[in-house]
Amino acid sequence: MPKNKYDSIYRDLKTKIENKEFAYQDFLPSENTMVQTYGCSRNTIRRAVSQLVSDGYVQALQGKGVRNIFRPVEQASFTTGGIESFKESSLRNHRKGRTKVLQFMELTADEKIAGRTGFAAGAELYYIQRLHFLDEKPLIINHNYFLKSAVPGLTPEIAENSIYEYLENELHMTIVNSQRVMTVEKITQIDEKYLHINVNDYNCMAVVSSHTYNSDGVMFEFTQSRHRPDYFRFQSNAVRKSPV
Amino acid sequence: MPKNKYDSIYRDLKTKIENKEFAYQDFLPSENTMVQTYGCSRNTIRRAVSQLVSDGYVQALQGKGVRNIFRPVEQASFTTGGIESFKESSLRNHRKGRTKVLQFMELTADEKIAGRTGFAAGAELYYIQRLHFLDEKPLIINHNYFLKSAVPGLTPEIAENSIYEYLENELHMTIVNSQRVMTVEKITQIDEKYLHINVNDYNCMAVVSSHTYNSDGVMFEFTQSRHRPDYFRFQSNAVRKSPV
DNA sequence: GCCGATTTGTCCGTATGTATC
DNA sequence: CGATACATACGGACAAATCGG
Repeated sequence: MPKNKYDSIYRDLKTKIENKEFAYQDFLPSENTMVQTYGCSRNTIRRAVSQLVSDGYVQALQGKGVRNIFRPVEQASFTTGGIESFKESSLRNHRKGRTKVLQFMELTADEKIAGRTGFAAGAELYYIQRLHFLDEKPLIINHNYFLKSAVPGLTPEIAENSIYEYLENELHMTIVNSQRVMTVEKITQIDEKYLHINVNDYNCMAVVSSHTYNSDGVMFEFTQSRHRPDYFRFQSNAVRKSPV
Repeated sequence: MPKNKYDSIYRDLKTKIENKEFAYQDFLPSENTMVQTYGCSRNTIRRAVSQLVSDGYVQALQGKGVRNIFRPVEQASFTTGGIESFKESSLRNHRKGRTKVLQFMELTADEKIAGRTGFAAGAELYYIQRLHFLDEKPLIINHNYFLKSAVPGLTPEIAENSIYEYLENELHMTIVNSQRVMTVEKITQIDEKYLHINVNDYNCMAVVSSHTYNSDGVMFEFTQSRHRPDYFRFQSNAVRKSPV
């Protein structure tokens, strides 16, 4: 649902590009003509276009125009730049997702956990271990730590469906941003067991660690997401800035 | 060198945050007061702040303010969101970088290379294999393919120093954007040999594949960057958008 | 090489909407 | 309810880059 003007223009241009209404390497209509066609101000056009730039769909060139450089993606990407739950990712890729809760417990952060997660020592936490299947194939093991004071009332049932759905729809929490680090780490016995990986094939995992904040400024979640290496794929677009 | 107003304000706020002039969880001055202190329009302030938001330094909350959630980074990150050469990364992290050219050859793309790199079959290319050391430790092997027509006159000497320096300063090319895919792949004998990795420790590599465009809209570079898994680290910040 | 038209980039001021307190 | 804060949108001005004549 495009709530805003710039967002609806952005989506319109995006689908037009995806549907090849602009040829590869062609220029989009100039800002001034788009002002006419969309009936809005130039700023609004510019905002929509700048989103396409950061998506890597187009390049904006001063004095020339906005060039379409979109190439249809070769493959569905499971991990993307945004914040989304496993359930949302599955839906976006039109795949069947399922989640199995391996562990669900409450614990108090000791020094070791505090150091690893970023929560204060002594904080009351939920610790949840979940296995995510895509089309019945086990792909990801998640180790979630949730701050109990910010996320009360979690249950294994909720964890099996969607924790984010619970946070947003039941607790009315607003999730704002998530700081992530991607690394490659050695496989553990847990990974091996649940993801059915042969160590002779792969003895590492793709690991995404994230600290997530809500609108109260509370870092309410630390998650370590361990992905089967042969199914992990992360896409991004980068823009060149003049070196500092 | 801050050329623009919004950029200089952005940098000023950023260093102030990094130097803890705003406490963690504190709100920055409101937009209207910053309009006074910086002597500019509200739009310019908003532009600077929105950069801080996408950096994950602050969260902007309607009706409340802009909250500082910056935590000093635990560790230097080698791979970041932007486009930068190995030489630039080394400098930014205050480390000593060195590059050794393992292979330098010209070739014509056959179907297999075309499929892998995205260049057209028959295209004339440079193929360069380079080993990157950080503080004399071999960390990365790069396989570069450059389009000869867009990047004429490459030499092993240039490849040993910095190809991007040559492109930008000598050829006056403008590098615009780069589309990247991160994956985990099995180690090869080349990796093993040059990076001194014991397969019993790690039999995978972190691989970053990138297609890079210049301001002519030409995809002039395909690079596969293979990183030692134990030294690879990629940071990013994500913002929650309402699920579609 | 210069000039003028076109196009994107920066910046300003203002008005209105919406969320918070 | 009112004051304050950020969000969206408009219109205008000038700068900077590109391109054709």
